[in-house]
Amino acid sequence: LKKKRSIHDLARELNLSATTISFVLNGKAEEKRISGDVVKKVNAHVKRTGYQPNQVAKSLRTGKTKIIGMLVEDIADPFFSSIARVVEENLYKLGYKIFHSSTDNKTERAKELLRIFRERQVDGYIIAPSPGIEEDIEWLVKEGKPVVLFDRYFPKIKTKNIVIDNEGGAFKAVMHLVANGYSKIAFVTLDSDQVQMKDRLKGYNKAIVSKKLQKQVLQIGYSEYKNDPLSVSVRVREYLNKNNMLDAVLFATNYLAVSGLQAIKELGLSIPEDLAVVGFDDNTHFSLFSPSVTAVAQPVGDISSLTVKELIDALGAEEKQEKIKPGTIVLDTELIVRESSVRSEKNKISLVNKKKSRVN
Amino acid sequence: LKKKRSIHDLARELNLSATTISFVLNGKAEEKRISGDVVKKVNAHVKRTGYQPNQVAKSLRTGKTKIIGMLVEDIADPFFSSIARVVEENLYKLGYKIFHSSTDNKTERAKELLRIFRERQVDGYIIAPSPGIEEDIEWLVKEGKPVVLFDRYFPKIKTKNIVIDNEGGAFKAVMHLVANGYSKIAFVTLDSDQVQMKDRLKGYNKAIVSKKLQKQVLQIGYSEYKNDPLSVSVRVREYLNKNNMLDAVLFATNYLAVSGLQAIKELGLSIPEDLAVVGFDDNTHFSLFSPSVTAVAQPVGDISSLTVKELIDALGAEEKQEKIKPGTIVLDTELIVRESSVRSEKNKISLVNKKKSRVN
DNA sequence: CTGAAAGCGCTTACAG
DNA sequence: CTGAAAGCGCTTACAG
Repeated sequence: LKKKRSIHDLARELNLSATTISFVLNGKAEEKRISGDVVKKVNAHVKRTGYQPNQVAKSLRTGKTKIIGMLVEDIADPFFSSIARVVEENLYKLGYKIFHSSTDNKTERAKELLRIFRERQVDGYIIAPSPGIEEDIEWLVKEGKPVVLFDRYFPKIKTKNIVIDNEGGAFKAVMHLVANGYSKIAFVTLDSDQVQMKDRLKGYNKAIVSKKLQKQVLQIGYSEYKNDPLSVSVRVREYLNKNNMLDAVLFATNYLAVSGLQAIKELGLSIPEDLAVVGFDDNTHFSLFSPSVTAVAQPVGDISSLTVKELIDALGAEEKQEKIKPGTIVLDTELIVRESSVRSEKNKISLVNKKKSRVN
Repeated sequence: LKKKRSIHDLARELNLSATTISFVLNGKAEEKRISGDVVKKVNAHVKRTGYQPNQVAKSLRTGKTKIIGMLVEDIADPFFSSIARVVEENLYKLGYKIFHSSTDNKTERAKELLRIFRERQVDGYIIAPSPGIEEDIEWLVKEGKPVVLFDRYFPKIKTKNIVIDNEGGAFKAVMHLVANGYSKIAFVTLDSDQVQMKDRLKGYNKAIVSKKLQKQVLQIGYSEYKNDPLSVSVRVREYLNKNNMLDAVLFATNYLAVSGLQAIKELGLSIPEDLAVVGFDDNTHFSLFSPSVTAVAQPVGDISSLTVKELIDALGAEEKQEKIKPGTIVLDTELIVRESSVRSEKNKISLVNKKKSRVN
């Protein structure tokens, strides 16, 4: 275990001072009028000997770690992992590294992680906030730390937020179902106070009311949902059985849609003849399911790149001692119409046959 | 932007020395015989005032960062993201944070990331190695750094490795197809020198030879695969068209299977009647496809937990100045048989009906 | 054009 | 039982 070389070792080897070497390494040679010869000598020697500066020491001195703390609900969820991937790529190009951690939407876990990020002196935060961490985030903002929230946000605190038009997305989905002849439309969602979930419900309600239809909402507890995906599918199955007049279902999340499809498969219902299905949040595989599944797609690429852009802006503002301008960017969703929500004439006929047998 | 409080601020506030506070904070009160009163006073004050030690300073002093560098091929790939999730959870409990970065399997990218991890003084490494970084990893090992490789490894260097029995998995899959009456079995794989891919091919070959069948292998370039998933599906379509005697396909990766299913769907072939399909690497959604897809499942949970365990062992050994024992753990795969690879009489009939109206 | 020295916030060997 | 001081490896204000 040989010790790593420090800038002083280099200095000794080159008969220069650590100061000079530091200037060269940090691109301040011009500004500090270091001679061209010295610059060349230093660079060549660094390259040849493979000197690697200790970033921890640098961070302690400068107060900047070039680390961003990223909090998501679940890094194994394709929505979050694909955002994390793009965010990571983009920030990497700017010399940043990322800590990302999964909160499981748990308040205590999220608080703990924010504390750890803070102790580790991260330069900024990208957060899909769990419920109950409003105060903690407010602290960060008050300290002047760059914070960007995405997917959900707290309307009362002055962060930068990147979200989608959840209400409009759900509204669009219901209107699409109505336009395709469905009228008994259920909404399967989570029992959650989070703004993105409340907005999806709002959009569903608005569309149902505007079309003078009947509201049919199944709310599933979040913990149930996370701890036991199987039970979700059981819940949906029971619900569909009990409410067998339904002809369409809008699922409020990706996972719910997947569990719901499982339930529908088990019930032996045909999609879209017996039941139309639309998912909120697209999925790489929805186009491969048979039938392929209609979905309200989130603009994952835009969410990622805007999140990074806003964070970088905020880091720049902090650098220049300017105030970070809070604000919420709302992105549009796109309804991707596939087979699961469009009845063809041929299909309509088969529906009649099916409805009866389904009573047993 | 008020300055954060340091241990010396605490010392002043409590009329104690930084030394004493440090001992208390690091649980050395007993060992250093700090009086109970002082311990209580310090803890209470820390709690009340919310002091958070600067971990960067601590790292500089101790040489330990409590950060693990994790290199995967693509964090957005469900295989890697689910492993990352579990690894992160487990290490988190032990006070570690993780940098994870995606290499896209690119040599230069991986080398660069290892350099950055090194500069940041990470305590250990978890790596699904890209081709061409054998030397760089050997360096880390020689320096005595804990390194665990997973998914693939370099047989020549003395790391700890957690891999699966790729050869056995592919072998099992082919034998299963043969047992179900298929005999013209193709293997669609990547044109890759990586050990896990070579072993899958080996397993396929071994089974084909043992059954005296004909080898049929389509190799797709890795860059093509990554840069243009659509082109993969086109390639598979052309291949299946040209080799229309085939009655089964084994796909060597998750992504290949998904693209392949796309191709088969476009060709209008019925699975498993016209063509049986087996994927290597299971996928959350394979069970939901119609027909559901048979897969060689990797024990993701075991891979994750053993990777962590081996890393922790290595960190412990390093701590105690012991030698880190290299070695390769090979885990079994599990063949999950679903509809896509089993012809049944019933399936044959329902196929005909399904085309028309799916009446029971 | 270059260098000596202070200091970022910790931990720890040493002294008492 | 407690504290003063050195040092981890950098950067930078200051001096020349």
